[in-house]
Amino acid sequence: MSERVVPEGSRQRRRPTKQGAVLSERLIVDTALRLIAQHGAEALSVRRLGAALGADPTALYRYFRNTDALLLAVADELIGRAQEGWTATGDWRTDLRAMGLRINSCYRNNPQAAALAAHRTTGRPHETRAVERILGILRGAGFPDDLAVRIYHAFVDQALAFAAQDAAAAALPTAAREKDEEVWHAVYGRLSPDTHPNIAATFPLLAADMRDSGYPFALELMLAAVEALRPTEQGG
Amino acid sequence: MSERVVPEGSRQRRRPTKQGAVLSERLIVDTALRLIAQHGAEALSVRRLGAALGADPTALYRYFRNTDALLLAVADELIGRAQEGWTATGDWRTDLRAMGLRINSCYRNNPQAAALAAHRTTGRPHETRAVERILGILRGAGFPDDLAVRIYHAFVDQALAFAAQDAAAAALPTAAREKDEEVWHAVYGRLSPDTHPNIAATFPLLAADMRDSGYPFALELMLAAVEALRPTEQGG
DNA sequence: TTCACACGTCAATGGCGTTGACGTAAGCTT
DNA sequence: AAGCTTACGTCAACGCCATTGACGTGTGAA
Repeated sequence: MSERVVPEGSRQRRRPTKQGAVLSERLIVDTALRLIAQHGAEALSVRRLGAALGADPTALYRYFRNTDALLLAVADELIGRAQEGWTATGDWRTDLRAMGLRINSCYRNNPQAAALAAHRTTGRPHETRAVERILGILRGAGFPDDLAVRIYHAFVDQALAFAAQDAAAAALPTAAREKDEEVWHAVYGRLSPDTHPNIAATFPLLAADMRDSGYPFALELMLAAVEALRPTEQGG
Repeated sequence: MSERVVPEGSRQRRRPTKQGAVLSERLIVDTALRLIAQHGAEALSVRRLGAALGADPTALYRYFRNTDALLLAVADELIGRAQEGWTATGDWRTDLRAMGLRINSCYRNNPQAAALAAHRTTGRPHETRAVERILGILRGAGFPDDLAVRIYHAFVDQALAFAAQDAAAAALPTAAREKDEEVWHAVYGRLSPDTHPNIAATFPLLAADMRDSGYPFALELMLAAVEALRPTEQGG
């Protein structure tokens, strides 16, 4: 008797599948991400992933205990990709903005992994590096530690919360997403000015604005408020 | 031939199930919320809901076209509960703050349901009323329509995103949540000042701050930034 | 050259949402 | 009060899902 899952490090026997593919943890994670990117949110299932790999679906269970373990591995990969190639400019506002937008767009590009990952603390290297960097930006900008920590918290939670929110929207089955958009016109476009004067008065603006993520503007608002809290250069 | 779903308003024949339950949209939504609260989000399935109602599972399809429609009804019920008893004070900042905190706390009190519902557009009465009210607060405060709409969008998305985030954390199984916190101390508390100087320098503050939701401070930041955008009383 | 067993495969289980057909009883009409 | 329509609860079935246990082959070590 042996454990079903063998850790990637101690894996030795690599045996090709009937269709000739040689599996590995890395290949499976990459294939999963590609599957999501190419065929949308609902395309990721054990069966389809098996098919995409050219292997029996249950071969996956030799590499991951279950689908949740697979998704965590995918999520870890995501955190790394969000920071890939990022470098500090030295301007705290530019750097914070870049960090926020990178997290947001990276998660939105990989919705259902993001939906699961955004509210977990992994404690893994990619995550700790991001925390370190953001704190560094704030402390480098002159914020005292207690304020830097509070701002860090608000900033990170906002980035992750919006990322999860946007990812969840992107991960909806096509039918549900289309219905959500249709609701805007079918319902909000037809509310009477008598009962809903504010919606009626602003509907065209509303319908246009709600198509995009609210994050960029919310991020700008936060950055502006943070700027107002910043100590002056020659303080003390 | 008839449509499978009859609108609740024009429903006339109420026929008890074999087990004696008399179904209604309201009963189904309440039962779904109770089921989720008691047994977690994953406990909500057509079959289990049918069992909890004392009816054949497929009887639900006489009331909701599919599970997505049911979920939207549940989501709207939550929005309604968040607004229960709210009245405007006339001070836009007080009113916006109250709205945000109410949504946040209501969703956190129903974490399992919130996690499912927070990112959907229902188009149902409770939702349209909330939209109308928030737009009213902003327009009443003197914001021009285009700006009011952008602020509305950022405000609502942030409230829902944080609510979902906090709800997701609250919805974690006790064991997993404890383990997450333990990992947090074990990993972040032991990072070397050489590799992670900023984390090491702020760890006690960080550990204390991260225990609570980041929303209240993020909300205050947003309100402050919005105040700065507000036209002066005697403008133009 | 042998041999243990890792790992790809297969079959099967029990869950899921959803559909179409069916019959019964509810509530209208007369 | 009788009859009719049909709403709505029920049943059976479909195709999807993740996951498990058993099996045998070929790999890599000895």
